[in-house]
Amino acid sequence: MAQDKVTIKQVAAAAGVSITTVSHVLNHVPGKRIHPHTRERVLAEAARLGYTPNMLAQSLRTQRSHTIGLVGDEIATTPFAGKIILGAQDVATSHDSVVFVVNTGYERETEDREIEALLRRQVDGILYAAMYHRPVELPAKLANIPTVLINASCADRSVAWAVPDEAAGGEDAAEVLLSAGHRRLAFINDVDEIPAAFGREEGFRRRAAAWGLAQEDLRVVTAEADPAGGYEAARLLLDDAADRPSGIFCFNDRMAMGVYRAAAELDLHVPRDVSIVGFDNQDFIADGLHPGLTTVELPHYEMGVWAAKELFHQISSEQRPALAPTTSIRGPVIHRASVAPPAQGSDLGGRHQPVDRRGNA
Amino acid sequence: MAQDKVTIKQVAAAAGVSITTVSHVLNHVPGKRIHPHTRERVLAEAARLGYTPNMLAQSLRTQRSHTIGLVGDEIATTPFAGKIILGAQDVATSHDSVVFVVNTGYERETEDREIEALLRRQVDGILYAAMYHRPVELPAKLANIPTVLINASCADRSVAWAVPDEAAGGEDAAEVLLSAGHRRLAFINDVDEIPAAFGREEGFRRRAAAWGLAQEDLRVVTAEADPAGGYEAARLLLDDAADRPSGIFCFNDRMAMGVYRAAAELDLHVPRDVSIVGFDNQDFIADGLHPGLTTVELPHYEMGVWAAKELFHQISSEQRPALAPTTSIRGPVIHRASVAPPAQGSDLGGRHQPVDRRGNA
DNA sequence: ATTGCTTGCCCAATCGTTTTGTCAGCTCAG
DNA sequence: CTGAGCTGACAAAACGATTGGGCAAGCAAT
Repeated sequence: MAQDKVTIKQVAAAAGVSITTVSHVLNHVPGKRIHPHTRERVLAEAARLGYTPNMLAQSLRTQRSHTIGLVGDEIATTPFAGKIILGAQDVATSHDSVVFVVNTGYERETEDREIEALLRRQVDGILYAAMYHRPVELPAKLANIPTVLINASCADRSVAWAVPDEAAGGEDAAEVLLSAGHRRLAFINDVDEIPAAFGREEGFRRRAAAWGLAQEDLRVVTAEADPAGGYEAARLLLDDAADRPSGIFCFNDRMAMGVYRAAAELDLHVPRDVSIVGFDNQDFIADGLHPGLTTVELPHYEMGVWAAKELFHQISSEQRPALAPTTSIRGPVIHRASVAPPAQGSDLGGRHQPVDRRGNA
Repeated sequence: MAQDKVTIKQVAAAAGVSITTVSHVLNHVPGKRIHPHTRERVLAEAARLGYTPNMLAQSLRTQRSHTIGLVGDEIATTPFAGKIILGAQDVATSHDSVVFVVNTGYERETEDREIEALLRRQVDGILYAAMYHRPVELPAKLANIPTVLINASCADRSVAWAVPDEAAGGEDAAEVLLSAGHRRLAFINDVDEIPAAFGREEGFRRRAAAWGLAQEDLRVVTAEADPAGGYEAARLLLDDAADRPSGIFCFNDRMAMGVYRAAAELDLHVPRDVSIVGFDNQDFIADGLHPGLTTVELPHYEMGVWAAKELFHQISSEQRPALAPTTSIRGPVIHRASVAPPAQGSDLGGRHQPVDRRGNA
C-alpha cells in the first residue's frame, strides 16, 4: 500500500540539495534567495516524485493544524445541519483547512469526550452548533480555544455567535400576508418556549400592528410543532366560517403541512380560501406540498459561513476578543403559491398599502 | 489563549523523571517495568497539570493519524447523508478516531482537490459515499489508501462497498401489499435508469410472481421521482374506477406524497380505498403525511457502520485485500397506516396466504 | 592582496511524541 | 569476592517538516 512515502528528504536527495532548500522553494519563503536553476530542479523533482507535504509534520512545527472542528448536538441527524456544514466547509476550504464533524447528542459527557478528541488533534478552532436556536453555555473545555456558536447564543460576551433573526422572519411572514391584502390573521406558534417562538411572534405582531391591524384580528394559538399540531390548531381556527382568518402563519413547515390537511378537509382551497405562510423552507415539504408553500427560510448556510469566517479571524489574530461580535441573520422569504389575495373584499376598513404580490407562480 | 501547552516534557520535569518514563507509564507499554512509586507520581503530575497528548506528534511518530475522511458528492446537502455520517462516526469513535467530512459536489476537480487535502493530513482511510445508489469508479488518488464505498458499487474487485438491497426492498414492499390481501398492484417507478429503479422493480415483480399474481394485475408506470411525478402517475392509475389498483408501491416517499394528493382529489381514502407503500422513510414526509406512510427504509446508518468497520479492518491489517467484501443491506419496512386490506373481496381467486397485517396503528 | 558585500545554500535546532538500546545499581548464588 | 541476572530508569534517534544563523564562493572596490 501507500508508496506515497515520498518526503522532502527524498526530493532533496533527488535534486541534489538540502532539505532546507527544498523547503524554501516549495514555500516561496520571502527573505530567501534561490538560484532559478536550483529552484527549477527542485520543482521538477518534487513533481516527478509526486511529493505531497505531510501536514502532520508541518502542523507540529508551525503549531497550526489547518483543521477546525464542527461539533453539534444533532449535527448529523437533522436535515438543516447539512447547510451549516456546507457553509462552514466552504469557508474552511478557502482557508486551506478541513473540518472534523462530530455529533455529540445531548449528553454532556459524550460532548466533553468528543471535544477532547478534537483538542488532542490540535484543531485551530471550534464551531459549536445547536440544532434549534437556543441559549447555551460554553463547554468548559472550549474556554481556551477560538470558538464560535451557531444557532445558539451565549451569555458570555467574549464568545461570538450567529443566530437566525427570528423577529425579522416573523415580520416578513406578516408582511407577505398583509401586503397580499389579508386583514384577518392567525399565527400558529410552537408551544415550546424557545427563542424561535418568542421572536417570530414578536415580529409578526409588530408588523401587524404597524399595518394598523386590530387586536382581535390577530389570533395566536399554540400547538406541538408537527403536522398533527398544525392540523389541530387549524381546525380550531378554521372550523367557524364566520370568524375565520384568511391568512395563517405557521411556526414551521411541518405544521403548515397539517394546516393544508385541515383546509382540505373543510373544503377550503389554498390559497383561494386561505393563505398560508410557513417557516424553515424545509426540503421536500415546502416544495413538495401542493400548492407550493410560501415560507421563510432559515439562514443555515449563511450562519455557517459567518461563524467560520469569524472563527478564522479569531484564529489568525491569535486571541479571542473581550467583546466578540454576534449577529442575527435574516432569512429570505421563499415565494411559492400558498398566498393569494383574500377571496372577496373581506376587509374594507383600515389603511391600505399597495399590494405587492410576488412570485405566486 | 491556550495555556494548554503542557507537554510530556513538563510532566517529566514535574515528576522528576525522564520523558521516556512518562511515555511508558502513560501508554502502559507492555515490556517495560516501572516502579509503582514513580508510576503514581507521573500519573499524579499528569493529572495535576492537565496533560493531554498532542496527537499530531503521536501520529507523526506512529504513522497513524486516527483520522478518517468521509467524502461524498452531496454528503452535506441531502437529508440522508446525516445517517451515513452518524454511522461512520459511531464506528470511528469506537476506534479512537474522528472523521473529516467533505462535500465535493459533482466536479471531479474539486473532488480531487479535497481528497488531496485529506491525504496530506495522513488520514488512515477514506469512506467514499454517493448520495444515490450508483456505480462509480474509484478516484485515482484513492488507489493507495484504504477506501470503502458507501451507496456505490465499483467494478474494481479490490474495493469494498456497501449498497442498499434494492430488490429486497421491492420484495418487502410487495409483500406488505400482498399479505394485506391486495391482488391488483401498481408500481410507480422512477424514470431514471438507476440501480434503485431496476432493483426495486425486479424485487416487486418477483414477489408478485411468487404470490401467483397475473401479469395484467401488476402495472408499472414511470414518472419523475417527485411529488408532481407521483401525482400524475397516480391520476393515470386511479382515474378509471373500473381498472383501479388497490395497492400502490411508490419509488419513493415524495412520489407517495403526490399519490396521496391524487387520491384525495378523487375522493379516495387512504388506506380504505387505496393502500400505499413508499420508499426511503424520509423524515417529516413518511411520518408527516396523513395517514402515516408505510414505507421501506434505506439502511443509511447501517451502511455507514458496515463501511467504517470494513475500513478500520483494512487499516489495521495494513493492506487492501485482492478481493474485497461487498454487501447489500436490506432496509426495514416501517409500518404506519397507509396499508389496509382492500375494500371488499376485490380479489377472489388465487392462492391465499394468511394475512399478516402488522402495525396499522 | 586584502576587505567587504552579495549570493546561494546548508547545519542544526525545534515541534511533541515513541521506541530502541544501554546502563547503573542491586541481589544473590557460587 | 566475583559475576550473573534483574530492575528501573534514561539517552538518543527517529517521524517530516520549518527556520534562524552561518558560511563559502564570487566579485568589486581599495
